[in-house]
Amino acid sequence: MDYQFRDIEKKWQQFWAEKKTFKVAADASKPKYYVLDMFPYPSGAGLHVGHPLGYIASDIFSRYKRLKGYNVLHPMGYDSFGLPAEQYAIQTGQHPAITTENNIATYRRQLDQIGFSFDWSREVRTSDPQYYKWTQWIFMQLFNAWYNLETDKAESIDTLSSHFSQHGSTSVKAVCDEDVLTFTAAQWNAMDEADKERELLKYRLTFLKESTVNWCAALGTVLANDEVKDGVSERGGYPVEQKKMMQWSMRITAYADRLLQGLDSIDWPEPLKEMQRNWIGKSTGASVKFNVEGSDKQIEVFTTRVDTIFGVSFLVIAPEHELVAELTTAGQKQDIEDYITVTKKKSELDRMADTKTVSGAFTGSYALNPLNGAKIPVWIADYVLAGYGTGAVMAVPSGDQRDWLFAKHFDLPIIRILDAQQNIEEAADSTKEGVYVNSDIINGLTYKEAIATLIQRLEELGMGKAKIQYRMRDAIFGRQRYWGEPVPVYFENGLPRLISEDELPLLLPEVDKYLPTEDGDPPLGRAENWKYKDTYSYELSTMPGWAGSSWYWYRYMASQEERAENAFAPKEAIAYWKDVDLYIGGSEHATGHLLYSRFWNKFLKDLGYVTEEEPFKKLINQGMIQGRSNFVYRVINEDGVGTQLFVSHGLKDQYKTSPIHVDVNIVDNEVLDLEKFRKFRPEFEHAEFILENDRYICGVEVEKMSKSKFNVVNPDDIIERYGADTLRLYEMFLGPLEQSKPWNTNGIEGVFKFLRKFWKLFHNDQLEFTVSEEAPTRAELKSLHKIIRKVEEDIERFSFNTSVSSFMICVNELNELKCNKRAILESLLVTLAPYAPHITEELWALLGNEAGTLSFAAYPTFNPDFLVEDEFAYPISINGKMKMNLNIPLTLEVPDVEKFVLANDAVQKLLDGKSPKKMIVVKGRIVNIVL
RNA sequence: GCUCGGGUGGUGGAACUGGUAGACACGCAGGACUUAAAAUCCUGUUCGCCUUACAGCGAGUGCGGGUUCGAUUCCCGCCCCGAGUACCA
Repeated sequence: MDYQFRDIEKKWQQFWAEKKTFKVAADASKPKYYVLDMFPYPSGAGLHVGHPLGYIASDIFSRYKRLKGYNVLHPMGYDSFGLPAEQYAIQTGQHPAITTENNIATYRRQLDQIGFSFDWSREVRTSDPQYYKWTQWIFMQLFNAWYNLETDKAESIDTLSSHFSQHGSTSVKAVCDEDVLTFTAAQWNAMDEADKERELLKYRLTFLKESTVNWCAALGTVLANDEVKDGVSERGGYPVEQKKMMQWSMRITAYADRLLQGLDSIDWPEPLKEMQRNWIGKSTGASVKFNVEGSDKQIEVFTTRVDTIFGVSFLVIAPEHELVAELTTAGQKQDIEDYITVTKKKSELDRMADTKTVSGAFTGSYALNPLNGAKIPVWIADYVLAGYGTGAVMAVPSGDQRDWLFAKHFDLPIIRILDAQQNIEEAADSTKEGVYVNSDIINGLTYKEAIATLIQRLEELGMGKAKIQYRMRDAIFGRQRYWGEPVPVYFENGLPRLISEDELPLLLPEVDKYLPTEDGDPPLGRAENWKYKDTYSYELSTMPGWAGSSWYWYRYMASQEERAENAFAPKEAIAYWKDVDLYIGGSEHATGHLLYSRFWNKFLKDLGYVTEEEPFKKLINQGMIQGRSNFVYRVINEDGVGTQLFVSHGLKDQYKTSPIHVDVNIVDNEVLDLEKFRKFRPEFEHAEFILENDRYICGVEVEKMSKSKFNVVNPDDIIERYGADTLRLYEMFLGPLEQSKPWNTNGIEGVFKFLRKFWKLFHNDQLEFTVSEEAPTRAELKSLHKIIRKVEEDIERFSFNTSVSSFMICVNELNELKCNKRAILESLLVTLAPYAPHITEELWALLGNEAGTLSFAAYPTFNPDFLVEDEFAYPISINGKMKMNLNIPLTLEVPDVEKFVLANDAVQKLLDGKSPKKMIVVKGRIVNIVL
């Protein structure tokens, strides 16, 4: 029979599903391996050809690991809470649960067609109450915890309140709000419950905090910063105002240092780790207080260069700084107000366009250097950000370029502080070399000595201390949306209380419309009679998109049967599967999902629920698949109106044309199908063409894949035409997994042909299945063992494209050798099985093996003996230029190779009578003759 | 601006620790089979020069230098493309 991919693929997909081939269970007799894909949000558009790229790679890896004897956990699920379903609900009134359900069905159908070896019995959906029950449960654990800096981990809030009742607030080292109270044990015990609760909230790992949000009344929602452009919403262009509201927050900053340290222990792409490092933004320095002349106020600054403190010639505070009004003298009032007005306008425009301009205003006040009492003017300027550090900096023009520019512009002094500083009249010099000058107590000291001396002095004076500053902020956790997890909290006298654990899950209530209420409450405010114990108001915001995805890999560890148990995953399962060995997904989640997941994981570990400090040991980013748009060129007539004439790409410059997107599915290798084009849109029905070489060649451009650009390629179409095995191989063949690349089907024929050739190795010319039991020849064994080794090496370094090429080479070689020997083909088949599971299952069965056992067959053992050569065609180069090849026995050692080469006539001819100055011989590699 | 990727034929890409640049595939050209087409198979295909041909010569991995017997690979400087980030004190 010929290669009937449609029948074969359907048959085996059904087989795997019915026999539950890929259902796994913890098995202590086998080493575990956990391969995870970032689960998709099931959008209405379905899968396009870019989605499965990572899934195919992880599936190949999973199947390979099974062949290598591992017990492989390879699950899939859906991140099914999210905005598009809600947006659709607002427009159509359809419940997002229904939309989501339908979309999931489409995704599942599409995924099944590709032949993945997922254990679907472990599927998760974040919007499933049985799943979000545990998302809510984790929220409750966070609420019931504080971060003890003494033990450097999260602990139950009970240990904190018992500490308070025994020792008061002194000696507590915690990550907490800034406005915590100081009290004795007696004072604590005398407080009423509400006050205690209020105080504890300042320590909890999830807590209420007043935050400023981008409120869009027209859309009835809060927008993320990147959804706001030029002060209006990106979608729709509605006005956006800053609104203060109480929001749930997560104290991720408590974990800042562990999140940073942990990066060194995991095998992730360096750019990704770098992004997380920058996001966390740790800087080590000192905070220093400056007294204000004629005032009891102090200005606190953060600096990473406290050693430059004697070079400070002015302070700069952010225009939004709380002391601005107080520090402004009557004479400067106008200047300051004008400046603030300008700044405000500027931030509404594009502030980033303006990083070079120096601007600022003098407040009229002076601060005093805490170490030498020097009088330094206080300025405001928008280059100081209110949100970072203390919103105030000490300016050292000789060492910092921004300060230097500012000093030059406003004619402020530039003080030299290190003898190694050069040309400070032309630019700042931030060196730490040399010894200090003009620097009072640190004169003559080096950088290291100076820092220690100054910190000690500042601490003695009570005017400063060493400090570590992070850029990362606590994460806002509330969303004013409907389609998300309800927060398991109700309010009693304005104080948040958790519902009890046995009341979980707190179900998402029904609402009449998915819009905010008239008073601006989130959609949950519309739910009727939705009260805790019929009395107390529930929290009306829902959790953000990242909540459900911050722990889902643990839920997969629980089998279907175990999910009824009262835990997010059974202890034994967590002890067995531990962590994710390989995680594949896009780099766009670098500072969102991947950071929050690490945070929750560390928290769960602190409480003893999980065993590993880091959840994802190894991570690979798959590149994005971009769209590849095709264009036709419509000729424009003298009046500038489009005609019915279209000119081929190569001739378009001879005409006045306008490019029009054309559906990539009616273009093959840039050649337009003219008939299909006439049917593409009614207006093209009578289209005429100017051809080149009898064909219409389309133009090409790489753009995002989107419907409007007619460049979306659906995997279903590819599977229909070539089959899933071809799709799998082709997506890998396209190039390195981690590289972004445009999708084009130009090479897919080659992959399909390869599979047919592979099929034909097992068949005679009449396409009858025939394999020989003869012993293989040396050449055949060599070909086989080359591929055995190559595929092993390639898979381990995620170089899937090169193994596909190598398979092609191997099949070409065996074809040449007319090899149909079982001993060779059966082993080759196993190596190919992870890439093309359907065709190999079929042939495996035809070879007489028990159906379905291929998935757990043994990967063939590489034997290097078969690759040993006794001769090598040495490239002979002269002065590094390759001239010829010469077969030389590999038994010859270097001096003999030299003799052998020089004895050769052709070599002598190349030497042209000259005698070599030198000869380089690398055994088994190269001969280079230097003349 | 900073940080990180990346620039190799007409195209996607290969070349593992410096050692035959362009594997494999697409496309293209020519040929075989066929009444014809599709499918399949074979040959050629980096560029330039030279030659009837066999062959030969030269250049060549973004650009300019360097190290080396030898550089796509290492070093220095520059250009271009992509991603992230945005005055972080």
